[in-house]
Amino acid sequence: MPRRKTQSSTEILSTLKAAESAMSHRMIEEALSIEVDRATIYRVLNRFYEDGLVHRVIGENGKQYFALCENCEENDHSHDHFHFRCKNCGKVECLTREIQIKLPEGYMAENFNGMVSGYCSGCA
Amino acid sequence: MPRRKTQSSTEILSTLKAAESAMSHRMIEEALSIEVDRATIYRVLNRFYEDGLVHRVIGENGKQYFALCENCEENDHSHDHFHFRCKNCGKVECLTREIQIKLPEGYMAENFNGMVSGYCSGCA
DNA sequence: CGTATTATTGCAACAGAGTCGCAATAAAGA
DNA sequence: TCTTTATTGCGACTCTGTTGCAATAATACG
Repeated sequence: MPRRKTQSSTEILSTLKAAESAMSHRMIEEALSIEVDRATIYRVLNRFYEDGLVHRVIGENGKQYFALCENCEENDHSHDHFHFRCKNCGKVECLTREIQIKLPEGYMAENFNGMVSGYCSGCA
Repeated sequence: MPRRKTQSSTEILSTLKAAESAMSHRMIEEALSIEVDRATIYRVLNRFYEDGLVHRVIGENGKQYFALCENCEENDHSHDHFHFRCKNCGKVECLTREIQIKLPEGYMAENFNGMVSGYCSGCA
């Protein structure tokens, strides 16, 4: 099942590229210059995620946020850093420092999710 | 508005005490020895959370998990550690090491949420 | 102990996130 | 240009979490 380059996926991708921060489905939907069905956005983003094109983070509000992979090695996707979500302006940004988690013997990590929320310098 | 000691809240609390891991609403509901309304469970847990009695963590599945506060200083609740959720058996446990997050100048943290998921030693 | 006050419950209805099946549409390759 | 099939749109659905309101049951107080 090769991937096709559609209008929706192209638009969504460039929206993410233009964004300076991670975006929720809703934010993306509103930022799009064309109308795209809700379900399609979900599907496109999931596809991007499967293909390792974007990161997916879960906020303490339980919502998903997506951001383009930057400086991600093709084979090493364990790019484990925290994200910061401002409770006021809603912006979600990357905290650059990488985090090293050590698990108990025999444990296998598959997914890392770190999010701190609060108020950014502009909203504090 | 003082808190009352009701049958529901008592049961929920002792269920959490008996648990060796963080529990979702659903898990708690099923573990309860008496029937308690869904909404009530949510309200009780939110109350516990407000009172600083329990921690609330969000999984990469977007769901809330609750765990009793242990070794939490009365005034210092910034007990920032990761949790590990096994995708197979569903258990959610604390990773003891504390995490230090340093934010950019002027940023204010209010909420920390760290979760790693994968497979525990029994399920790997 | 009985009574009044009001925190808490149960129920039902709701909101929002995310998913899925299916028929219609539109990329891509021949 | 035609064919194949990945992708879309629509609708319906699941699940988590919340809320309004009347009924219930803790607590305090006489």
